[in-house]
Amino acid sequence: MEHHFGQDAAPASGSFDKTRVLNVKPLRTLVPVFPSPSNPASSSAPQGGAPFVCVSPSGPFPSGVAPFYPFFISPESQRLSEQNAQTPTGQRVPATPAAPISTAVPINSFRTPTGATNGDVGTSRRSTRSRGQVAQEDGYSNAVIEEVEADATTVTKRSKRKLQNKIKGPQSVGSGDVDPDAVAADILKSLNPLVFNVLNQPEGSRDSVAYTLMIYEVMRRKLGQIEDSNRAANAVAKRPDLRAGAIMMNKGIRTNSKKHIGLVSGVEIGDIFFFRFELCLVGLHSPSMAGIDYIGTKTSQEEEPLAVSIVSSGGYEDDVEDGDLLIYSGQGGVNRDKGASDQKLERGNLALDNSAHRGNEVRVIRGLKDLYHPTGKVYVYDGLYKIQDSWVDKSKSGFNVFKYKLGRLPGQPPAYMIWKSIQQWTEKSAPRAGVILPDLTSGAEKVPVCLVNDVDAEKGPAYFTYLPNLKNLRPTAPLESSIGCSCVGGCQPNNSNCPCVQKNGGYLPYSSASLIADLKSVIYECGPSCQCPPNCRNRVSQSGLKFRLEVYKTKNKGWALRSWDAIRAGSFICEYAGEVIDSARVEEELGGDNLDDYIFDSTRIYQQLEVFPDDTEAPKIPSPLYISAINEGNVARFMNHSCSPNVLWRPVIHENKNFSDLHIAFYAIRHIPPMMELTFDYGTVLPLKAGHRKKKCLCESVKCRGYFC
DNA sequence: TATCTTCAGCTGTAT
DNA sequence: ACAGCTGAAGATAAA
Repeated sequence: MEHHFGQDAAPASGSFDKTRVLNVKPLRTLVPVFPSPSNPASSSAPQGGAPFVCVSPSGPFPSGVAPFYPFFISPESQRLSEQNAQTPTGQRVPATPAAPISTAVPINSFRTPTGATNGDVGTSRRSTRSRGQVAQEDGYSNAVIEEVEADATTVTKRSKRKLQNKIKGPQSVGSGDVDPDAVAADILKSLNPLVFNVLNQPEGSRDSVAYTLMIYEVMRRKLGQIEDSNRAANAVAKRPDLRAGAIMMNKGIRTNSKKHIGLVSGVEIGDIFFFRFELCLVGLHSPSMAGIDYIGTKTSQEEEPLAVSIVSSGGYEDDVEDGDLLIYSGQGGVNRDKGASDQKLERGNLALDNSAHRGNEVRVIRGLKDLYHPTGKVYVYDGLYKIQDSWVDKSKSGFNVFKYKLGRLPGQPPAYMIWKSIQQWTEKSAPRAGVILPDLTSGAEKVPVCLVNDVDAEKGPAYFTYLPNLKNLRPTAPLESSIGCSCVGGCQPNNSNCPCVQKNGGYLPYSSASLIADLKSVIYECGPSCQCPPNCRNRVSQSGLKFRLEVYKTKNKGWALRSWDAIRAGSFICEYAGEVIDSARVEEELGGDNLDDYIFDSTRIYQQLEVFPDDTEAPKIPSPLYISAINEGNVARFMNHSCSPNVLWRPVIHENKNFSDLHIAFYAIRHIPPMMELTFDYGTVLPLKAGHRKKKCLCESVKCRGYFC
């Protein structure tokens, strides 16, 4: 980090002169490259004909364009959903028989018939094609699919036995008791078959890692949600993380399953995880609990065991951590029943010893406390280390403990160091370089939002007024008439009488960790007419910013948004604040000089981020919503476009006496490490409206569509 | 095939 | 913070 802003450029807090940045033009990823419609075909494109929109999920893909998300929807389906969304009455328009059938297979085709009936598009295929037929016709055959098809409960004998024991157990009662394996099978069937093509590659890739983690996330959250709603008040919590992980292992939904020393393809240094099973499933660290992973233990060969990876979670005493150095304690010497004892030079300890002698690389995953879930941990993949030294130490209780000193190999991108830096900024033991404003919001948010420029001399983005929420909010007629809840202590997941639970399909939309449980096309939160308190689990998007965000200057994309805190997939990040305007105003603004950069337009068409299987249609909005953040807005106005975004939006409806307060909320698609830019897909206007310009996309993703508009 | 080992992750209870 | 509880994979021992 350069320090050229250190002393002179950063003004004392509170003395910032806003007039100095008054006339700075916003510079974002939005660079108009073509005047409006340069291509007549695209302006009237009857279907997804524009080159930059969507490709069929079944391919072929132009070079550089491939689906990144495990769930897809055809362009026609998107268009239909989009029409549905714009129906003023809020009634869904069924797909007419005359509607063109896509060559793409709608994701709904793979839905089990008993499933919830959202997404009416593509019905004709869904009901008539079995999975087996699809596999034949479209060439989607592969081992995983066949296994899923053959038997939903195909598991190893061992796991089957265990599952049966669980089913017989005393506590699996509940009105809607669901078999986890059946749920898992449903989820797997709802996946885009292309996912399996990626997963079946012997070598892991960025995509296979991303898919694996997303499927795990979906499975874990769904099982947790079901368990949550069925569990009696004082029952012991099951472990959806373990259950989901076991199912994934049994079905072979994993990548890099062959252990090896060194980097893991598709996993990048700096990647973060929130469960040990995630490390396991992507091939970073196989043991589900143990801290040392090693290979070469086959007794037939005389090969000595060698260490592959370690997880440093601070579980053993005397761990000293310092940036690129790590003192790691060996395993053993702790027994639940027998108490403490000397560690032995066997298993992982022996493997580490051998690796030390050979000078082998060892992957290091650092487990840190998760600020937002004090009982949980964040795992940071910190790349390759070498063991520099080892010795035997005495534990506090006087027993022998093996110690290993590991040093990080040079030349690797920073990972854990970023966490250390942020910690120093937090503790004020080191200043954040290039700070222009310590709090852009002037206290309007609960947490400060830093304004930073450590790349050039620009003093800030164009002037605007910070507004934390929506202005001119007009209640609109809801999709369904409804009433507020009367859950005095907050809505409970197992209260099927709560109208807010009912509106969300019988489940609370958020997990106990406030993560979005599965991505519905609309999220119904409690609102002004509900009697539940502000901290109700169903008001997640109403409590303002939670993460410490930072607006910062990029090298080539203008200003952007990122977070000091790690963000778990499914976390609420912020809403799109600004002034609600009507379509006439939108046209007006479009006639202006590129001011549409800060208009949120719900009627745009989005390349579907079908991350969650329950979501097979576009976001469903009772009426079109336009929000202008040109003059007033919040952090959301700084989020840039990307064709491989890590954030998505969903409409959130707050219950308000038979009317709806409509908001746009942003959620993390994946786990987002600190200081990584937050981006979402701006979507596409079809047909192109007069005055609209195509913009060249600078997202630099390998999946980049090239343009957006 | 059964047993053993293991730096998990909850949830509830006492500070 | 802390304790108590249940876990699943993979190595290893036993059969």
